[in-house]
Amino acid sequence: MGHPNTGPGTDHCDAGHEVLASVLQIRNDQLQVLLWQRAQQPHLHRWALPGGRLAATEDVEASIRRQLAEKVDVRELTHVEQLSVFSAPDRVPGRRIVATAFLGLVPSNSDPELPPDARWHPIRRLPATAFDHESIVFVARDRLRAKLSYTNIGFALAPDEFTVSELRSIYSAALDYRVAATNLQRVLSRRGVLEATGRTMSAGPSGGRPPALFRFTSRDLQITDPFAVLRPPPRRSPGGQDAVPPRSVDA
Amino acid sequence: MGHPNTGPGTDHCDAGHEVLASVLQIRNDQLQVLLWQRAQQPHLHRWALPGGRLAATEDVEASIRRQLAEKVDVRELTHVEQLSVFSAPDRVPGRRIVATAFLGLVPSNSDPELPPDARWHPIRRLPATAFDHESIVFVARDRLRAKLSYTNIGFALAPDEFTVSELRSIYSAALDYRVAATNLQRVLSRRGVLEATGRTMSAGPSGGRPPALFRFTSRDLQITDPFAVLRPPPRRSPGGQDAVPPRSVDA
DNA sequence: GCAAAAGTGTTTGGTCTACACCCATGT
DNA sequence: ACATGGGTGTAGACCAAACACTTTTGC
Repeated sequence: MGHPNTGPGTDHCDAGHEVLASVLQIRNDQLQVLLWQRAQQPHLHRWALPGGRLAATEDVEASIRRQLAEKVDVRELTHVEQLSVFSAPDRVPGRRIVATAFLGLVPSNSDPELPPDARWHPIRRLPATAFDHESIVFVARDRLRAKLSYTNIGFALAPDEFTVSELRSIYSAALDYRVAATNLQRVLSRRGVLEATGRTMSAGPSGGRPPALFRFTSRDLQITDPFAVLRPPPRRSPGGQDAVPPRSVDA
Repeated sequence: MGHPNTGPGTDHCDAGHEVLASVLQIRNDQLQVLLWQRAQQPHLHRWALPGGRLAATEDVEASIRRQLAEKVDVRELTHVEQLSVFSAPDRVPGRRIVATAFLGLVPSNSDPELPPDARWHPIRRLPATAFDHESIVFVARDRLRAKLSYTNIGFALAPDEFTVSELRSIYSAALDYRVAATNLQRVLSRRGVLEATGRTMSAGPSGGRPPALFRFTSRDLQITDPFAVLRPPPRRSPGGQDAVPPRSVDA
């Protein structure tokens, strides 16, 4: 009857389970993804996402964090979230493997040590990729772009402190269109996402006013633009503060 | 090295894989979810989500659609989307099973035939649920609520044709707060989500102006409020139309 | 006519964009 | 001084929420 855990039933297959991550970073003003070059068949020499098999005692998020920490030096991973399951029966040759895909983010100022067979690749010009990994990369890119608009997810792409100009180029690279620094600062400040450190950089060699340094007020993912429309009526809670109902974060 | 499909490796476990669906419907002006009462241990008599094991030749979405169509008569399923993976090692007793959870929607005017051990339950008052299924229901509810605000997902909860008043009560029940009919109609019309059929209902027994019948212009999920902020500059394509870049739908 | 329910007009408030303008620094 | 890049002021557009008001029916 399809109830879970009712013992061995009819014709299900015990697929293996793997976790894969699209680890994204802004490098050289481009949105790039971390890929491995495969040294074995199948898909010899094609580029694949980091990841691997799910172990017995971990859930999928612990698994992808372990595998990224173990095998690549990406302890600078500032954000990890689940994307979706890829489960086409023939998505990899041989025995069936279901994959849970993740989005991982690394701040633009970090340059983790990589094994020789790993490299960053601009998403605009991907090399030949293995299996269904290309579509996973695109899902990750689209998720990031969407969340840049209504969450504070930028904290995961930016250094701890930065100028508005630097932040602008990060957003522009990720979104693939020009973002105006003026409005970026204003929108993020109004939402309480950004705050000035008070400190300031020195001006560049060609002069100019020295830019102020900013930081994100929070380094946890938060929905900053919760309801586009159909807002709930403002509830005056006894304390006086208005409560805003939460909007699903992993979505 | 964690590359997929490199043959049996170290210490991974071959977890089984199941699919589960939170099938939601507005009934009796409440958001309700379809649950089964278990007839076996473990969690005897507790209520569980419909679903079952993934078969060899199907992907997860085909699997959940098959299992819902086979075992419950919910061919009126108007929308199905993946939520997320639930993979805590001990989420079910016994052998480990990873679950892919789905959101399913049924229009409020349909009343599918159910097996005797299945029932609709208001999400506000869930009975004792099995395993981690309660949290799956809450994830589904939150996803639905979020998408009501920036997509046309209402089409999946509403009948083919409906009055604004009926639609208002559907939205109010799903969101759990009063939505004003006036603004609902205006917002959805402005976005091109709603269109008048031209036809009209007869007035109720206590009089009143007979309401016009509306329908959704599309019965496919579409993002209707794509960018809250940081909109891309309008690109004047040669054809003259403005192109709006897509925002990830499954998110 | 009157009550009831549907639908429209209009005001108000908020938020984003664009652009002009001012500010602070190196040369 | 003046060029250069950073930051602010301000006006315009758009959109949604609220509410008054009109429309159309049953009784």
